[in-house]
Amino acid sequence: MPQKRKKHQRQTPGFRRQALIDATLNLLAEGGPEVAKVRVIAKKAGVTQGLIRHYFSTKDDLIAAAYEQHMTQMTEATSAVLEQPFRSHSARLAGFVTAALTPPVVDLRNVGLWAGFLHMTQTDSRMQMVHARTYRAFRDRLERLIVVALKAADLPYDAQMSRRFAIACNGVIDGLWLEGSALPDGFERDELSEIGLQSVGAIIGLNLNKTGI
Amino acid sequence: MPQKRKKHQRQTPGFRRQALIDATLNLLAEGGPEVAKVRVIAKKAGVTQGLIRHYFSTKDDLIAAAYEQHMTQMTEATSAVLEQPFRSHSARLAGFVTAALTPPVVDLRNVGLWAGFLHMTQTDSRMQMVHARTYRAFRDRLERLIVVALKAADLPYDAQMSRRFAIACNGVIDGLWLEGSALPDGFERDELSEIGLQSVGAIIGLNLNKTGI
DNA sequence: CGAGTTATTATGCGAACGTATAATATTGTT
DNA sequence: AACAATATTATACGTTCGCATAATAACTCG
Repeated sequence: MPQKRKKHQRQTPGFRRQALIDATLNLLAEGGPEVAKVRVIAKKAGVTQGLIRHYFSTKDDLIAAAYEQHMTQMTEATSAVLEQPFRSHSARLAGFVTAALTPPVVDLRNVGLWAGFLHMTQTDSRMQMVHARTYRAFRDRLERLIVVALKAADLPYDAQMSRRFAIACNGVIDGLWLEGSALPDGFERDELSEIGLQSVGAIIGLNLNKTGI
Repeated sequence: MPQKRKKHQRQTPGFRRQALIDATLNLLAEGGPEVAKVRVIAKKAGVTQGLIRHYFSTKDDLIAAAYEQHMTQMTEATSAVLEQPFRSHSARLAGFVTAALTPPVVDLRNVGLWAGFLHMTQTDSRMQMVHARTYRAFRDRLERLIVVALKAADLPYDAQMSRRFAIACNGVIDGLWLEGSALPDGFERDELSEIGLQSVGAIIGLNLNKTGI
């Protein structure tokens, strides 16, 4: 008895790889590692499970590729705002903080991914490196922005101060990001970024709220 | 051929239940849901897997019981400090913040558990209720402490202000808790709680740092 | 239009999963 | 010391897991 085979179109390797990565990220975000099984991923990507092995030598490979892409995208989403010109260094810092506390960075999906990846980053050495690199990049960028803003405002600072400021502000941003993403209806429009600006400003001793662009 | 059976001691139901819950929490904290399989849990608890079904009608039941206990314990660990007398209402608030940013609340294990439970709290309705209840209890308690401290300092406040203060302070605390737990070597002793006190104080307009007890 | 390349599907395999059930060891009671 | 109660182990069942392999469809290029 001849077997019926599903009709399909050939796609470029890049297309299929991306579809598989997207499916993986969506499943991880919504249901965590328990839900991201190879058969489910393949189905969500619109292919059969065998194709995963054709593009990734193992499931862990697919997961790692998905993590790498996600972190890169998150970093870019926050940093893109710095490309534009600002009226002042304070406004530049404010723009960065606002970007980190506004969609698409603030998103329930991202919290789900963060939680889903956490244990892997503590176990898998590959992911550990990606994690450390991304975290430090964000905090260092924040510290540089703070230092420049303090300097422009003729406020005194030293290495220890700026480090602690960066840690504290990073904590505020992370915490608000967490709350804003997990409780999307718990805040009014722009309330989250306003609280963030006020808090970061209070910590480093600068008024960031109405600095405009 | 007669089967050899392992020798064992009978234990009280409470003892076994607790051992199974502890094993579940430890595994979830270290490896996430992927690692917390029934056979692994049973082995870590020092029993065979069949016993799980004797004390919990299903694996999800065991997970839910473990979550309930963990959240209760976290809440108690933070609130216990409020039992003692304080010199002022500001000191009372400061004590609460400090407790939330000090071990045993600040602990890598707790972050692991938080991440491991996240997707379940978004899916399972039982866990959703426990989660919402615990989160609101913490934030409401924080808001009451803030209001009392502001009142005692003759500072003006209204409902919207105190709500936003509580959200912002909760965000700071969550974020610092996250960083301090995930990067235990990233901070000097008491650095985390000092940053927390300074930030919370800056947000609500009160100096909390050297209020003593 | 025919041959070669490879993207894709279909199918199978051993291990591990959660759960169910029967057998047995341990303890308290009389 | 025998018995009842139940805590605990041992084993089995059906399903799903990640991974492997072979068959086949779809496209490229002469």
